[in-house]
Amino acid sequence: MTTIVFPLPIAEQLYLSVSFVNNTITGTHYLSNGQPTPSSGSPSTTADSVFAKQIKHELESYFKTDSQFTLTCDLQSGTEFQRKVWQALLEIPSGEVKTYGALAKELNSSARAVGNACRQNLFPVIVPCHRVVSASGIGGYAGDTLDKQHGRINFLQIKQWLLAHEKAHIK
DNA sequence: CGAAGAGTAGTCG
DNA sequence: CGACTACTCTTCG
Repeated sequence: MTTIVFPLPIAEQLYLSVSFVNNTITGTHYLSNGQPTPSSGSPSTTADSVFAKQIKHELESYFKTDSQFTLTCDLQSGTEFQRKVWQALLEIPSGEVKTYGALAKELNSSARAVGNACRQNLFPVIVPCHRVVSASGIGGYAGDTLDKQHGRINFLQIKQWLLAHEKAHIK
């Protein structure tokens, strides 16, 4: 497995690490000041393979012009339900948002369960869990809610930034 | 508008 | 089972 680290234009000292094996992304994590987020583990290395360059290029394009990703993610981990939710997330186009409730209806589930699955998303940014919002506001991100923030990274600010970047409008 | 309560489904121990 | 959630709807001030 190889990992690259991409600086994010969202905030100072904020990075996205992208891990991959062969031509498949196996996970992405936010890093603050080079330190792994609570849930991640392995130290990062750099690579210059063709796929690594493609990843960097797609990230650059996304953060510059809001382009779509063609990268493929390894969605095999996780439960059946989680994979269904993540697959549904991939079908939300940039600039649009769905509520947890609306997504739940499509999957014959409940809003709370959808929120759970989004929280378990292993591919923030690439799998656009930020395009799912609450019926009454922005909802949570990476475990953070309006009420409580967990780590040093302000995840809600990231969600807000991504949605603004995609020109999505929420309540 | 806000707060409180009930209802909900998926996951973990 | 019971106790968690990135939820939502109704009801009551």
